[in-house]
Amino acid sequence: MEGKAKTGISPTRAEDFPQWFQSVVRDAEVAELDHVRGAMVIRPWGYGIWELMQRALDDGIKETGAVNAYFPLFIPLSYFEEEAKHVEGFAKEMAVVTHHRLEQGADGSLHPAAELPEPLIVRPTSETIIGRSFAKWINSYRDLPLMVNQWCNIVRWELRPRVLLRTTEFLWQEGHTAHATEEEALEETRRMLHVYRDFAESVLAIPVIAGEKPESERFPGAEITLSIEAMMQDGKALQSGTSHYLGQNFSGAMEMDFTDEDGEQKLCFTTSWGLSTRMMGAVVMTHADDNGLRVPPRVAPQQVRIVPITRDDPAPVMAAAAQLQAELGERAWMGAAVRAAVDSRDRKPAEKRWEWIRKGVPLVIELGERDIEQGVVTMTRRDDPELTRDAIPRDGAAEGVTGVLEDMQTGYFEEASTRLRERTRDDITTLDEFREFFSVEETESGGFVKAPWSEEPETEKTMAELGVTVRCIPFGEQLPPDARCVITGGAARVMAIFAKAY
RNA sequence: CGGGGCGUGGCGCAGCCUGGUAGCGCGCACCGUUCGGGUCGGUGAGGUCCCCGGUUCAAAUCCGGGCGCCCCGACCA
Repeated sequence: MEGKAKTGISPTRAEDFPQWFQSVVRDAEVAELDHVRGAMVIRPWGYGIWELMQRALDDGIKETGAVNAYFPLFIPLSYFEEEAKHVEGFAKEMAVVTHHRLEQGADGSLHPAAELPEPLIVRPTSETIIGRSFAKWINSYRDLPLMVNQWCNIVRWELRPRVLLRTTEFLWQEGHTAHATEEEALEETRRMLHVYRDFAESVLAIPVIAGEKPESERFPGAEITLSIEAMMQDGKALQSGTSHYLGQNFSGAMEMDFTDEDGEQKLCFTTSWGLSTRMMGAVVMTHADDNGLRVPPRVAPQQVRIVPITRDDPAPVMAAAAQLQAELGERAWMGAAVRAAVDSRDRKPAEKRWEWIRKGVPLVIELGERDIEQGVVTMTRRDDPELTRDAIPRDGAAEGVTGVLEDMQTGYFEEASTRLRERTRDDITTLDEFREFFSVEETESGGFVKAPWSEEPETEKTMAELGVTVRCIPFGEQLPPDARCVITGGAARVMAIFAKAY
């Protein structure tokens, strides 16, 4: 009645960021942890976002020449044992299948009955099993490069699950490539990171910092790990996609060799790269606000939701709504028809309107008798913090929508870019300043520190105390010749991005 | 694997200390009222009070055992 502004999400970001995140994910009906510890149900709205992400990223992957395939969920334990560092990195979070049959006990309860001759692990990543296939398929330099991607689920038995960010089972794509030369494999590693960066920035409107991981953060078994790092609204980093140069570590273990032009037997150089449903967590923590999710238009399952306001005779309003939907469906944006639908459910209009705002639909259009009489539609843009209702002329409304979607997509990116820029400090030069910056309360605005780093092992201790890690050594940074390490004060070797991370 | 906490209608919780046989909010259904900023009122449906055993005339409540879950730490796309 009094039209008081209230937030859709409680607590707010400022009050309790982690709780806010969980509330958004739940209230926007994106996903929920349920049934099995750490396991995630991705609800239709969330899965719709994921499908659009998949479609866009899949196109980007295929443009590089990779093709899709599928490999088994179960990996023989013996395959996994081959690469020592890989084992070391993943052993603790492995799910293992040891039996294959259930028998009913006297009390009616079921028990595993037949033990497998060799345990199977549930894939935590597929280098080993795909490598074995590659070894069979590759004989000659003419078979290279071999570039395969698979979309699948992954299991890592996480001890501290967090919806979307760290779940026991998650969905991803993993690409695996084999090359004749080191140079080619390195180039592929970099190329894929750029595919991820373009995807994050242009499709998800999430600006990222691309760079190389320090040794301590490398993928188990990799020579080089590259990543894109995004900054969440609380200033923490979220690793959002990784591309690994594996050298000959896996080709050696899996016997991926080939006969080269010169007749010599040589080992392949391989890469792998992946991006997961964790990226949906990045979308939430980058774009959502205190009224709920805000989905970038390119991945919004519904870009326009039409809420009819009906009274005595709903027919004319419903007809007008259907007409508007049809007009919107004829417009194209980013190579696809505008996704618009009338919400004709038996609910109160206000309830529907707030539901779509909470879910982050870019545009909610209300349409009632009054609008029809006045020749307008009432539009709410999700990127407007006030959620103002604007009456816009009915004529040209559909044409105008594509421009608004474009505007919102770039607006979300700009907003996040500004945050990344303003909260990446490059003026911190001493350990005292460094400590102070990272000692602020969790709810205070943290951020990244870009500073020279010596790469000395002793710096790890200081970082651990502060809960900070080197997120990456960003590409294209010049290190001044006399640069001093921000932690040791000694000679610096690289420019690094320091941050707290998810 | 260490340290805390909790298991009561779909969800969130109170009741337990001081035993007497179950209640609140949300949600859900129906009626009316509202309906264009997220109404209001009424009615109603829905529960093995985690499981097993014990004490007692009587146990959600006390005692013993078991199971499950959550939070904090080490690991992590």
